Amino acid sequence: MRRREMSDRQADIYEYIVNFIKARGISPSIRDIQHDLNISSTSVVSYNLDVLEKLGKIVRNDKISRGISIPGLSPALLSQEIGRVPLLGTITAGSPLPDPEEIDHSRAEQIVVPADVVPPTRLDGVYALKVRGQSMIDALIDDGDIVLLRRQETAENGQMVAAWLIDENAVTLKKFYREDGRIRLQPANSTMQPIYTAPNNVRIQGRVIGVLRSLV
Amino acid sequence: MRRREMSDRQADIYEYIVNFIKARGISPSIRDIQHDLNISSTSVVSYNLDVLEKLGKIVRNDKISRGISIPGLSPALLSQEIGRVPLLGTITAGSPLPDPEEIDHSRAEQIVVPADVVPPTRLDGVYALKVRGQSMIDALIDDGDIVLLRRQETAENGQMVAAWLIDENAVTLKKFYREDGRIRLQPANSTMQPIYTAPNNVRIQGRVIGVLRSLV
DNA sequence: TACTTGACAAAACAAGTGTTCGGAAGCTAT
DNA sequence: ATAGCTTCCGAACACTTGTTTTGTCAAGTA
Repeated sequence: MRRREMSDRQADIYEYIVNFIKARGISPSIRDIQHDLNISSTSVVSYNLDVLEKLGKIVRNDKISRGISIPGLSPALLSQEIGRVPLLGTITAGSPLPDPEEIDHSRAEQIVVPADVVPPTRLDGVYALKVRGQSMIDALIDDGDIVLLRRQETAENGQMVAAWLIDENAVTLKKFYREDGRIRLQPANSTMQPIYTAPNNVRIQGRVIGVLRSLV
Repeated sequence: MRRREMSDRQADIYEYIVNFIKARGISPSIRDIQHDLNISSTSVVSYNLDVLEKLGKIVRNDKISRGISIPGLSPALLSQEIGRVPLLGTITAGSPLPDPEEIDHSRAEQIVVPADVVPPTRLDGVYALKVRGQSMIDALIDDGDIVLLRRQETAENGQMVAAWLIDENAVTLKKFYREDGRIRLQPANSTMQPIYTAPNNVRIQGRVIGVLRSLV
């Protein structure tokens, strides 16, 4: 069986379920799906729901009516006001970021992210880290802040990135600029001085796309 | 018929429904309610659900299975993971904060606040402002950030407050310290210098309890 | 070619689930 | 007490809904 990807029909069904729950607050029945998507038989729906369940996109509650639910995503997520990302660990100046691939996402604590910070539609591949220490203070990020990162290894000029400086053995959050023959890492705080370094001394580990700070 | 108030049994049923939806993401069936609440007949459940609907506490979707839903209360609010506060305007260095009393809260845009930033239980009297300009940069707050404030006119030492400096006609966000005969306003960024001023030149306008930053 | 597999179709089946109805018990006001 | 109302009971009923079975068909594969 093909894994990882949904067929067009499965994607339609998945989208229909999400919209149905969003609009009505309850799950659709198999016959709802069949009728509204013009599918010829309930067995086809059932078949594709099984595939979706194996893909982990939905959960079918055996035997009970309207028992489809979306795992990981609570009803709150469907409101389009928030999303969730895994909190994968801590970021400090002196160590590289953890590899998101190597962490059990399903066991990680989940952080709620308001749509005002990152729209739920753009939350794919995003994870959160708790900041320890004040080494990121020139990026306007304080001890205890939660930063939201999207994994990427390249960056556009001006983007705020998590950069691993190999020689210095340090992670830093700076705005990234590629200048002829060198990299400029510019603090977000304009009163601070930029770092200049060689391109092969820099590994981009992710892009900063949001910050949550609690002072309570 | 008695209106306005639920009987004990109706309150039990209502609570059961809310918890069921919260826990499972789908509505309970009448027989779920009957069984778990030890009610003798489904007709009793149905009867009391009708009463609850007339009281406006629930909505029954005619005929369809597991068709009970809770109006008004969005699924997101049931999750206790988020709260909402009104976005009352903009904060700049050069003008005092708007008076929350004078703003029509009900018409204000609502900002979703994750429980990780401010627990919903502590959200009373809190409002949000959008930051314009970089004058708050020594408080680690950038242009475009959303700050969460709780209205208060006094502060404990060390709290981050929005302070109105009367002579300078400026609002600033600093850590507040009362020292003998004067006020010290300390930037959050330790490389910056504090401001010293007379107590009667300072009006505390609120306490900063959270920051949301979107870099998307 | 023969075999397997994914995807679909049609229909029948079985279980889940809301509704209804006659009757009884308790309560309140006249 | 009588009437009227709310609440409850038990059971039967009918509709809703998930599941299963039996085939078909096309695409890949040894």
